[in-house]
Amino acid sequence: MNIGQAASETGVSAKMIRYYESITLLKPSARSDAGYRIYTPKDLHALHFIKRGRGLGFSLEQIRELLSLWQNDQRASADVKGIALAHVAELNKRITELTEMRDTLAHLAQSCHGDDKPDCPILQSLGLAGEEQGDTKACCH
Amino acid sequence: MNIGQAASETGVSAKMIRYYESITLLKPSARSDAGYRIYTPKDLHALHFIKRGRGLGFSLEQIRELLSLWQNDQRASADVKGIALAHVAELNKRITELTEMRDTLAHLAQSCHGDDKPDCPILQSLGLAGEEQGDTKACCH
DNA sequence: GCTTGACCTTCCCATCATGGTAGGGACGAT
DNA sequence: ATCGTCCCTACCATGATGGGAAGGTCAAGC
Repeated sequence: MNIGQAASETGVSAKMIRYYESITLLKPSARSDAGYRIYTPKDLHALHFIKRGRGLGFSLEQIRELLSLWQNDQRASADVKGIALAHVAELNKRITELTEMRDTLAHLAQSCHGDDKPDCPILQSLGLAGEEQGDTKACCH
Repeated sequence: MNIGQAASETGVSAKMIRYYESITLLKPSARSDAGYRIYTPKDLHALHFIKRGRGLGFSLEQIRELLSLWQNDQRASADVKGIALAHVAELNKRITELTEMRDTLAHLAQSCHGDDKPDCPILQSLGLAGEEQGDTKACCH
């Protein structure tokens, strides 16, 4: 199977398949006489794995580790779980940060008239000269 | 005031101050005879503005718009509110995505023994050959 | 056989915000 | 005069992805 078909079957773009190969996340595929990459069902399996890993927000480096555990019969599931839980913690951190941003901003937007007059608590808050607000994580009430 | 002091007073690195100038997010500052950038309190004010905007997760392009509204006495607060609400929606989208990832992954991790044996539902789920799981957004139960 | 279109190849560039580094000049204190 | 600290510009790197150019390949139809 050529790269285009592998791409459409796995949802990983041909561009990315080549890229994954270039960073040795994937072993170089077989090649036809003309130099075309040829993919086997086993190759597709690895692509699916990467695709799902990305869907869970793992970085390619984390996926590299996970792939190597996946292909290792002697792995300890504790290693996999460790990576997964570390990533859960990272996701929680990002969720917390984004939620704080959203809450602060939603609060500001709520108190903004949104009319054709210039008065705007959002700009006012962004433009505060002093330190009283600390960073934007601290909401005002 | 030199760039280093402006940086430490605003929490924006000197590197970033120069970068913001280079992309015309900031007007070029005054210069000393030797070519050193010189910052006034008004310049610091704009840097604080940018810093707070970044803290709320706005992109530099959004900050560019917000800055121009900030500096425009004839602005309509509706324009500001529009940008803010669009960004709240974007934040919500990202929060939702990350939360789905986290929930799926936490669920998988919970069902993994995390011992020295190779059996691991996390890898199993990542390695599924077929389509039954759809994308990773759909949790298994 | 020849053309055409769809596919493949490699190589380079762009994104976004930020950090790093290198090579050189400026300034202030000793 | 020298030393340490600051500043300047200019380039490179990140991470994951998309875009495009320039050229080779393949299969179908004429």
